[in-house]
Amino acid sequence: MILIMRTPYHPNIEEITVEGILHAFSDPVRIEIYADLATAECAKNCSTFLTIQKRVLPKSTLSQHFRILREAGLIRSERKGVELINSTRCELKERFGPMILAIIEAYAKQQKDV
Amino acid sequence: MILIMRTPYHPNIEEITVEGILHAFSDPVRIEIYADLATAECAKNCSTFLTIQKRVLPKSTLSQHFRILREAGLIRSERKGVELINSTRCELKERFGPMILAIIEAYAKQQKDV
DNA sequence: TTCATTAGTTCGGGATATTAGAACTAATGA
DNA sequence: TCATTAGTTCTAATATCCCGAACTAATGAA
Repeated sequence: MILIMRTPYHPNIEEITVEGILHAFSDPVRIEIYADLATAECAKNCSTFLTIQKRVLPKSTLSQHFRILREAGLIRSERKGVELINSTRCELKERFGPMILAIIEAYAKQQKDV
Repeated sequence: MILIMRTPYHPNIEEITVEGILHAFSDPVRIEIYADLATAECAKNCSTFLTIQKRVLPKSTLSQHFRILREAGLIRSERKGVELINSTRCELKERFGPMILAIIEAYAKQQKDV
């Protein structure tokens, strides 16, 4: 059996939808990853998030989470050597900035309360 | 075979989560219903939404959509005779107001552009 | 007091999505 | 060349979504 590894797909800005973004954010692991990337000083590879919210994730699962964030248009993933370097897509700011900010803020507040 | 119809379940405010809300909003039908209820003068029954976005929904499907909105804590459904009267839960304003507003706004803008 | 009507729910199945282990790719560096 | 590392793909099990059919529960008319 031969596997082919395609280069990660990134949608154009016009293809990005509110529903798509909300679906991507409907999983706490994915909000967490996005919030971390959004506030981080620099881009991060996937393995940074193998342990998230005190839970160890299988890397196949983590890979899917990154794919969903990427295909929703929320993050950009660039291969750098053997790693994938992920960052938030700042082109989103114009169309979705306020919504994304409000979501991250509400989630952060919730996590503090818990 | 006997079906039992339970009275609709509404979570307490403390039980409501950001992820839950975002999952509920990850379907355009549900955003549409919520946005309509939020801007409406008065509460509305479910059947009001049998045709939504130029598409006719089976009522079993619509019933599920309402259940998901309700269990996410976004709406309140009260039986009035044979109908279910639905309205948004304004207790949410304090904790989730800005987020919900930003989502509805982003979605409205998207629909205008299309 | 039936009985038809109306509004919505539940059930059940097929389709679709999510999860995670195992096997893999692709890049690197010794 | 080959081991290592980072991530992907495959696959099968599980969960979730969708919708037609059968149902409940309330009402109002005969």
